[in-house]
Amino acid sequence: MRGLAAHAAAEVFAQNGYRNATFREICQRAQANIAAVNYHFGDKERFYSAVVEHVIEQEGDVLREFQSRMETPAPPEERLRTFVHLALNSLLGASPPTRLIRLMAHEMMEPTPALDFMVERVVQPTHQNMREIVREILGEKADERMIADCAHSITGQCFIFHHARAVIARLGTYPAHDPATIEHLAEHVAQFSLEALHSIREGLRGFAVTP
Amino acid sequence: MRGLAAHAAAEVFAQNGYRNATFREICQRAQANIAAVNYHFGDKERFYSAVVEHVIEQEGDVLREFQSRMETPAPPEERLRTFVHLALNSLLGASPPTRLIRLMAHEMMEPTPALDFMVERVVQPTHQNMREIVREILGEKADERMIADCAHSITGQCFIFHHARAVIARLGTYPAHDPATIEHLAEHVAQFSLEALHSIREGLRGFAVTP
Amino acid sequence: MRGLAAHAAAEVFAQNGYRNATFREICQRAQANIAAVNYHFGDKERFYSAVVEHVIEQEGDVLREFQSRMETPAPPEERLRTFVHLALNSLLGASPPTRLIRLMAHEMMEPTPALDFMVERVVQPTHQNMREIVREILGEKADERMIADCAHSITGQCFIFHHARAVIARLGTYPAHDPATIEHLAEHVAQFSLEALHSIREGLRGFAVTP
Amino acid sequence: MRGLAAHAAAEVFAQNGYRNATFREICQRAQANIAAVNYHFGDKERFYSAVVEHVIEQEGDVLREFQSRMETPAPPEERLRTFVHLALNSLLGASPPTRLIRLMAHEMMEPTPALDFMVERVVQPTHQNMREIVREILGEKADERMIADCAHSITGQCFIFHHARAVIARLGTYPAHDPATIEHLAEHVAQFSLEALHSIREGLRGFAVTP
DNA sequence: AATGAATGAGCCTTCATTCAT
DNA sequence: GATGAATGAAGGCTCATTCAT
Repeated sequence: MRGLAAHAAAEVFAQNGYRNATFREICQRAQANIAAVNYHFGDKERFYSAVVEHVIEQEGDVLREFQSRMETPAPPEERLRTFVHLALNSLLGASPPTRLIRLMAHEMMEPTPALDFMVERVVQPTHQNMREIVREILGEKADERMIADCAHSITGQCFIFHHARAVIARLGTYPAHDPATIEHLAEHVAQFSLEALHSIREGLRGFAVTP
Repeated sequence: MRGLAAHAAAEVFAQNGYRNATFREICQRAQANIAAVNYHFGDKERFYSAVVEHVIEQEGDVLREFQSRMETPAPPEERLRTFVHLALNSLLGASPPTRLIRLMAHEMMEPTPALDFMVERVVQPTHQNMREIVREILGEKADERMIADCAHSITGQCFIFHHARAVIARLGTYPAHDPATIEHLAEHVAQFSLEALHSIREGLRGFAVTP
Repeated sequence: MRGLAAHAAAEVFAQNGYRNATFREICQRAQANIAAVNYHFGDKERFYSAVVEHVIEQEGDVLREFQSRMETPAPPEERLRTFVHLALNSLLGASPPTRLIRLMAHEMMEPTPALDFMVERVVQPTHQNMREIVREILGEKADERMIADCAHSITGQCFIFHHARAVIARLGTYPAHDPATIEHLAEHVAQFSLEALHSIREGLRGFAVTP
Repeated sequence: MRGLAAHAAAEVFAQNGYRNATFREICQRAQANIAAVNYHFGDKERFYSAVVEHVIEQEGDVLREFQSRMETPAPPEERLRTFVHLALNSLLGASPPTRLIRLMAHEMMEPTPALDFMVERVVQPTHQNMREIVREILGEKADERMIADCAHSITGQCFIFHHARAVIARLGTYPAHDPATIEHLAEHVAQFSLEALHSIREGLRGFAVTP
């Protein structure tokens, strides 16, 4: 059962979240026995946790590639641009988005114990990347809290275009999430954030310089 | 039945969203007969729509106050600060957040026909406020798309602190959503956004001035 | 309420029979209050009886015309032809058939106390007509039981083409119940029955004549 | 569950038809859990279809015996007598009638997809038997439409004594459906039909012979 | 006199879980 | 070790009837 069922379960949990995913649908897709889930995993919650870990491992390649792109030596501004482009393409470019993204979206609405694991393995490393970028741009005058604030502002801008897509679509601002629009959005978020960061850095300098 | 049930239903729908809210729980809270819901509203979907409208009307005071604060004559920078402070206090200040906010959060994950109504009545006016602020700050050189982009960036920053609160809490950046932290976050978002807008405005001017 | 509701109720009972007709549908059509039915008639059964009587009175004109056609002086063979033509046109010619016919069809499957009334007022007179026709054709040698048997055979042939229409249609014998087909069927039933009756009469004579 | 439930379901569906049969009653009789029905059969419609097929198979013996009686070499007049006797005994002899008969009666009032199957498996073969009998009696001058008409007239007479039994009982013609009465009715239907067929055959001959 | 509101009982269906084999 | 069968609880919904006004 393991291989096929994990694949099917990942898709069903990604689509419906923990609460609304059903054994029936998972086992139908996996052509597996319904009782097998309880037999192998004990109950729904432990099964879900196992699936989440499976997804993280499976989509690890994407994350590792993201990490390596972040670690290549380049000016922080360029790395920020890369980050935003990769993030928005990953969030808006594919339909449906990766299972990991959809699982996390459900966890944000209705957290389960699996969220701890997802934050530790997926969000933390990404967040640290962004903090490092922000740290380099703002310079040594910036304290860690300010760095975190800015990091949240930047990744938040990316994520909100995914999460609020139903509302934004109804506002009619963007025609659709075609590649050109995604590129435009990424360019905007990168520019908006860099202008802010640079301006803040100047403020910090000025504040320090002023006697 | 009407009064009590509407109250109970609003709470249950806000907690669980349309799909996972049950007549059982609503009627238990309202001490009403389950069949009464179908009697009064026809079916679950119409009942939900009625509850959403009820919530919007009921929480209309907050929205109207928000509008009036936005329409008082003041420099756009000050109105942006007010906007961000009000938004973050509304999103993070109460636990649980207002029913309208929670209903909208569920609609973003799993839209229903009611979302159109919510966008039209709640999101659109607010979004127009933010566009007007951005428009005044950026000046006449900015086109409407850039204005919309920036408006989304700003309101997005506010909303993401609410929506991703479970994740951000696990990142350990902020101790809790006590009033001081909310104030700090609002100050950050306002500053970050204003720095970006001012810097962009300068860029627009420079671009125009430079021969 | 009386007028409109009786009309609506007749239609709904004719469509669905006593058991499956609902107050909801009746009152919806009649734009009447659901509680009015119980208020005016006590319960569903008494309401149904009242509606059946109403339908019989209302469709009395058709029955009376039928009766008068039967009582006009004419050879019994011609009256039998008329009977069969009228019956089959009434049973198959209109879509849907008259309410009285549909009510009776339901009563045959699931009799209620109202059936007594329907038999007494509708079936008995018609049956007596057919008996009189048969009696005249067979002559005085025929006893009453034989007359009744033959009468049932003839009216039975008419009725079965209505009642078993779903099955007969699936047998593919007749294309549809267009006027030509109905005419053909009536001609067949009349001829089949008259051949039988005449042949039986000859048998009776021969039987009597033979010493 | 299968065996007991099929038995119970057949009885309940036979009594009430598809629409009015309830899982509650079936499972009460079968001492089974209500959810078991959906587990084994998916939904009510598929369950019903399965029960119909089950009944047809179970009562297949009767049908096969009927077929073999029809296929034994004998003059068509004798086979018609046998047909009518078997049919009326099957339709009127048992109380309640066989489940297949009652299921078909309900299908005639409110057809479901199962009717196709019932016609194909039960009605068609029987109808072909009667057509063959009629064909042999009428001789080669008779066209297929006339044969079908007569076959319907004969089987229709049999069936109507079952279907209209509630009405006929109220007409008071026959005391009850005791064996003697059934025998009398069968004799009448057979004689009535044979007289008609023979007379029609003579007419066909005369028509041809007459210059 | 008449009706909007409410109700208990019942409908088919789906759920995660358990159990006997 | 693995699974078809079964189950209690709950899901939204409809029914004829009752009740307070």
